[in-house]
Amino acid sequence: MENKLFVHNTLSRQKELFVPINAPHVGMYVCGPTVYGDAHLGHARPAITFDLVFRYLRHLGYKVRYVRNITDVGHLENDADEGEDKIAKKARLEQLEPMEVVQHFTDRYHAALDKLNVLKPSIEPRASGHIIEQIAMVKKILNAGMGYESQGSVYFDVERYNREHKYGILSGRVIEDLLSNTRELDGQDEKRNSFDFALWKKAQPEHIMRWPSEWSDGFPGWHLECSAMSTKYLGEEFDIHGGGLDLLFPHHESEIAQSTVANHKSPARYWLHNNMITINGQKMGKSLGNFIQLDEFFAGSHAALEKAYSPMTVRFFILQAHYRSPLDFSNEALQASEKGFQRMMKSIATLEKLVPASKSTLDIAALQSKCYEAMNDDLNSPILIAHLFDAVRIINSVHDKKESLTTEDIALLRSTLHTFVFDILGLVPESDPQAGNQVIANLVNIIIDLRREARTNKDWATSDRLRDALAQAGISIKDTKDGATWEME
RNA sequence: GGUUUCGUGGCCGAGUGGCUAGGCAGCGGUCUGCAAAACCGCGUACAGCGGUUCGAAUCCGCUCGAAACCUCCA
Repeated sequence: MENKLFVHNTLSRQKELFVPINAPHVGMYVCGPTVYGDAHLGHARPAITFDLVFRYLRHLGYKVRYVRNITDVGHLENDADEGEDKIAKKARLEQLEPMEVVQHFTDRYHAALDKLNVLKPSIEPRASGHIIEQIAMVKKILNAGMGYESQGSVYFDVERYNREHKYGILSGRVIEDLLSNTRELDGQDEKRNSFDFALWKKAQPEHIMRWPSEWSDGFPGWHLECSAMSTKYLGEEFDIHGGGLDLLFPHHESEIAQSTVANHKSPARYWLHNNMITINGQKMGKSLGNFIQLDEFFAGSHAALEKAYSPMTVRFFILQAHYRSPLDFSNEALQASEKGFQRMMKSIATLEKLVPASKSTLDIAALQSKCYEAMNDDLNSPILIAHLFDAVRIINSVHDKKESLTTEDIALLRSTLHTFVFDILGLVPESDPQAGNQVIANLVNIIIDLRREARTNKDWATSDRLRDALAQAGISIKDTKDGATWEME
């Protein structure tokens, strides 16, 4: 099948045909989390967005090397007293080794993403494991005359860079505008210009995490790790760089500048950015108190949550919006997604029970190509899901004998659904683990059998009593022409 | 203030010059002893005001409102 995948490239702000540099290989780098706290809803969006990209590229037959980093050093805490390393701060607070904190939250992050059925990247490098590469990159930039040392720290000379290249090609920032924005920041006086960014930062005495370098004992600058690690594992020029929209500036802009100086190339061909999640129209943030961790979603243990929402509900909810649109969280929206997801899963189960006919009354092949069209149009998962709900109606109608499909069309419908729902969207059925318990199944079947006898005798009182009692026990009964079916709530 | 976006029916959310997604909720119907499920039908929504056009939710301008970034943050 010939596929023409178009993706929205932030560099051009347009949808562009995706052409890999070295097909069938594709290199993709995505900015991962800073592991100093538990994963929250905001972490889920890029993880799921680029999981979708990863899955679809693989489905199209590309061999993808997906690199997603773990940031475990170097980010400065603005609200901290003197801008100490974020992880060092947390570590001192809890009397733990910094790497112990990193390990803990990395494990928690992985556990949450596993629940969301996010595939593991091909490589998950840590910033702290690539200090040598980062120091080498600082040297390259210094040798090119685009950096300067100041009191043990090294800064990137944005103004000089802007003269030879252009700073702001990704974000649309103009250096003159940036000049007018001055603010108080740690180390400001060390810099030639406020918009210069650190390549190497001298550690203050309270910093626990530090590495030796020719400039000072310190740690690499904010943006360097991604440039160093993407170069190391994907080369000087690779296909896709992804991340949250909040990272567009200054992080990704600075990555481009660093790589352009060090490697004489703009690092990535296609820049993809997922939009943010808001809560009741408001930004999610610690200071606003609407910061919901993923585990709190799964357990329903947050004041803003009316109930628990399963990982697949959260995943489906996120996929029901296009990745470039802001997504507003609310209980009502989550519950709508939950029901829709369950209806979809139920009909996929029904698909296995369809009886073929000699003639098809519906065009399944057309449905399949619509699904591809949706994905090829900048990974439009909400449109894809709309088509999949058409498939849901088809399945249920055929099951109700209102439409008919041939054996071949049923097989095509089945493979289409399995491909798009399970493989590409990465959804998995979430049946209650106890539903598979044979003892429960046997007991329920005994009760249903008793109820069937009562119904044969038109003893509706007993019939309803059994149904109500089972409902109380968490088992719902549905009468069909072919007898009763049951499921665990 | 600057940069970048957005404002769609009760809620969420696609679309982006004519053919008016989808989910959830609601209403009516079919089926059923009843219920549930499923299916069928129903909402004529595009912030406001102008303009361009045969025709605009979709393009342009203005107004109002919102968000992200500019500062650690997905």
